[in-house]
Amino acid sequence: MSGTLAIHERIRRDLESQIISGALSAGDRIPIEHELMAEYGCSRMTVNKAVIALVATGLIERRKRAGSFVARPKGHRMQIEIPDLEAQVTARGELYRFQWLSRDIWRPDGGGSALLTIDGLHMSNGIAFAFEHRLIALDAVPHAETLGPSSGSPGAWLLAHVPWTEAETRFDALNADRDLATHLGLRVGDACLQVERKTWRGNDRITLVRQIFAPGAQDLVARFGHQHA
Amino acid sequence: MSGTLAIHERIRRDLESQIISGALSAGDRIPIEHELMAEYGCSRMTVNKAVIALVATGLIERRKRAGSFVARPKGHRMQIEIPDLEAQVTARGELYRFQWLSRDIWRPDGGGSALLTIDGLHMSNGIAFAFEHRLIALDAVPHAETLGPSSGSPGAWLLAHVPWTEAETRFDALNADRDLATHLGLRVGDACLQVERKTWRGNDRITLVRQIFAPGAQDLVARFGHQHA
DNA sequence: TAGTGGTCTAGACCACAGC
DNA sequence: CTGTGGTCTAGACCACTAA
Repeated sequence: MSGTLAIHERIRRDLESQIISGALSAGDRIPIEHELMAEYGCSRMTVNKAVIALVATGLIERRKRAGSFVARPKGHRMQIEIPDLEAQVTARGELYRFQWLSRDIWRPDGGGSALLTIDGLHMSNGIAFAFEHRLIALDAVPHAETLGPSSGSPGAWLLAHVPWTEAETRFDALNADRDLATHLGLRVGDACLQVERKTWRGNDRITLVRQIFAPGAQDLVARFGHQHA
Repeated sequence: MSGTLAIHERIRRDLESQIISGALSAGDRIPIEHELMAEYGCSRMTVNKAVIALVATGLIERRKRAGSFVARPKGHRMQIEIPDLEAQVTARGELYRFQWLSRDIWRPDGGGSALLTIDGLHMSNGIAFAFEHRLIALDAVPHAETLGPSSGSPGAWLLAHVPWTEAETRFDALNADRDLATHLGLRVGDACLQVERKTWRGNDRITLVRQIFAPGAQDLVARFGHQHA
């Protein structure tokens, strides 16, 4: 089979091509599974695997008793890979350092969960390219209390030590205030890109982090390809 | 089976729980398919379906002859849904309008592909909330030449009429210049969020669009959940 | 080389939503 | 109701690679 395509993969691509080329357009019905079985001379599970994959990418919707239909695109759904900054810098062959600016533990009076708050700078070859403000829930991650200026980047530590189940990332823009401008070598008022991410483990909040980048400094790219190659 | 969970779904969740809880941590080996068959008393395809799903979400990596292992997370991979602005406004029950500012056709001297360039404003209930600058490749989408102030939002038109195969979205921040500030009701220098998207169909470029939002005006959120419920 | 995943078959029963 | 998808079985052969 080397070089050959799995049957389910061939079916998937054929359908995908027909959708992309416009031979099948939004709302059209695609052949039912038994028809595809006959067309490709394979079993139903094989056909099913192909169609399910297209459902997962959002290209097809299935309704019982009615059939499978080409989905009507509502927007652009794409995957974004948000790399750990330390790993990213190191991968470029540059020297990464996380410079700690402040570290505090905040215990609410009500006896709620203690929070570790961290401010710091991500540096590449000695130049700060991002400011980071982070909160870590110590009841969910008690071991984080040992984190300090000798630990390196708290993001990398968390990624390696604490599994998360859900994350939410939000993008926004803000004007640099004096502190931020000083840290990043900008002028006051310069537009910066802020990436805020919250992370949960089940229902427990793990961490909230705001990373602020100078404009153009960070390549935040989301891609969607219908897996061509 | 109503209310009951499919077996493959149960296996998937069980494994996921073990990974999340830390019972299985990064690099650990998970049971081979035959062991899971025995554990759950089901066939191999059923087990396989569960494991494949976890591979798709990036939680598990499989290596032939070696086994399946809990993946070592390298960053945050998440899905972002970038909605069509017209659909989004309409869904909120507000009145959408695209105000055309300019429309030009640019033909390069060398005889390359002609470009339709559009500037406009996305308005909700009469208030502009985003500026849009767009290029459309007319050789790939000749029918777009008919687009004009009576056509509504070019984005919605393209989404409905032109299938795309690949897209790339980039986030950045910029300071509002005088024009932008006037259009969006901001002060000059205010930080704005820019979303730039390029779209292809095969190797042909379809469109490039820059949408610029006032800070906080747009909820650009990417989520990753291990599909809990 | 032996063990693991990758793929496939030729059936089957069931739930459920449209007709 | 009937047709469609959702799920499952109990096998099988093959490719690849780690031991």
